[in-house]
Amino acid sequence: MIQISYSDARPIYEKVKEQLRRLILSGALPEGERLPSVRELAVSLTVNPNTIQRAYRELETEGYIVSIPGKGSFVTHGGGAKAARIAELTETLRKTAGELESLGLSRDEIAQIITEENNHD
Amino acid sequence: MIQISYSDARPIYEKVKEQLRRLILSGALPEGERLPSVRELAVSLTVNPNTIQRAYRELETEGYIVSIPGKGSFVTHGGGAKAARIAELTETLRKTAGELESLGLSRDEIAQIITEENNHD
DNA sequence: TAACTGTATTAAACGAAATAATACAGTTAA
DNA sequence: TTAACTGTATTATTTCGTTTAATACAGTTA
Repeated sequence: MIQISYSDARPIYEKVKEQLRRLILSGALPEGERLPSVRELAVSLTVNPNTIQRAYRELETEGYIVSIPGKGSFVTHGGGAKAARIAELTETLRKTAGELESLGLSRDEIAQIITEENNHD
Repeated sequence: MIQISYSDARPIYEKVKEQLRRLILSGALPEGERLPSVRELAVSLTVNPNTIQRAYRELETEGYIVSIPGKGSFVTHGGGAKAARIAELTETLRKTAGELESLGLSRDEIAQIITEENNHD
């Protein structure tokens, strides 16, 4: 379900967060779906439970999941989280485009990078 | 000339690098310009000389400056560095746009974010 | 009741970043 | 030539965030 890349220097809890966020936003983990328990996922990733606990806690703060003591952690409907993520990405897009513009590219040239075919991973 | 933000958790040497890169690519520091010496900048930022040394070493590796023992560090013509930076930013742009697309925005909508007026910082 | 949930806390280990203190060789100007 | 500057290198120490570790507690479920 999740795997952590070692060629990536970021903290483990960040990688777990990102992968879960991706699964939730893509719909692979639908609303109401139960996530593996903190201990389960920790064993499966050979990682300390506290590390998973931190990832879950932050995902809950950001509105992606809700954790219920005794029951488990569940995917929320994610409406707010999705909107927030789009806002984040839009901001990143603007900043990146702004720097490209300051390096001499026109806005149309930059927009074209996106419109082109065979893009996006 | 340079100041380091404390509301930014990244390493000091990274912030110094980024600001110098920006000054060089924008032309504020023209080709041939001499940078402050390692010790000077360290004093001016109240930071350890080794930290500045690291920033300068990496900037040299990336082609932005050249350091000459006994003389100082100087801005290069930066052609290669500029092209490399554009490639970096283009990649970031594509990835960001790709994720926005997977969240339901069309490529045209994304391109429009860039074309819009009143953007870019 | 037993085994599972999330949560909380404290201590220790680890590693990257940063500091500190030197040292050395080349350059430059008095 | 000497003094003061330059970049560079090295080693030790400190600091701090991440991670591990070991527990503990309360709620849920079969």
